[in-house]
Amino acid sequence: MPELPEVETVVRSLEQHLAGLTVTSVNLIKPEVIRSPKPEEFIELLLGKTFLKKMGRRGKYILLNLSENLTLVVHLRMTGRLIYCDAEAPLEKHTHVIFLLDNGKHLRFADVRRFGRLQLVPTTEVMELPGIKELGPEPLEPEFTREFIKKEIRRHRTRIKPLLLDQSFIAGLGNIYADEALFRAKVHPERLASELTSREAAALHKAIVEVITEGIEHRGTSFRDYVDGEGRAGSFQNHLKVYNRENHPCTQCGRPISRIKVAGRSSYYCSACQKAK
DNA sequence: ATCGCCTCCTGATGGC
DNA sequence: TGCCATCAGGAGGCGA
Repeated sequence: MPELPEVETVVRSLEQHLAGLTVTSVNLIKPEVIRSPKPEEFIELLLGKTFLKKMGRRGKYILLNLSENLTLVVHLRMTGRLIYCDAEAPLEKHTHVIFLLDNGKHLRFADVRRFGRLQLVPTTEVMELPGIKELGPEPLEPEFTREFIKKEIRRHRTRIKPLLLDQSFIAGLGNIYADEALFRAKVHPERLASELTSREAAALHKAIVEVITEGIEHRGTSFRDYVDGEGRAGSFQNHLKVYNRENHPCTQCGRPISRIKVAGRSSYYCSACQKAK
């Protein structure tokens, strides 16, 4: 499931291919995946536009910048894929949009579960979009400090796991990296956010930065559907310490990893290393 | 503010 | 072998 490291990897892999290419036609197989504007206008606006050198990302949103102040905003949600490939490449099932480029190649959007969305907006308005303007700090930007965590965590009466998944608190974490960060910080997912000690908050800050950084270095976690902008799998799934490891031995203490539901989400943790208190 | 619950959707899995 | 229920989880919406 694409979280920050997966989305960042997609952006980086697409960036190097798309820069300078012009959209020559758009095939909207499933117009429902376009959030805005209307399908006809979406196509009309894109035709003849050129991808810029610099792409972007905010939280889990992919920002593909084009000429004439346009940005194609893509959210992959659970199973979305954005892939640059040969026009002759076999069409994978659930391909919903095909962009033909002026070098003869394709940019394709595919999504088994059809939760993902594409949106074409003026570049100057991207940061004001609903869903983007509410986002909390980027974990790898200077604004995400130890002090931020310490201070903000106390304002919330919820448990720490759902808070980490709240995109308006921190942008980009999903179920996998949230569990991995909590394990590294030795914090139980059901601990009340406001009751973490200063030391624990600092450890959590460090753990989030580390796990996100390592996730990017390994080009993401290919647990089920995720591949990058060229259809290649990542390798961070080989380095997960708790996620999807129920009953497997903890890498720290050897006891079996537990799995519980927290706010409706599977949460994997080590009951010995991460005490409930 | 925070909760649970629901919806979107398909494929994988497990019980019988 | 098939049939059905359950689960996966990102985000947004609902009412409590």
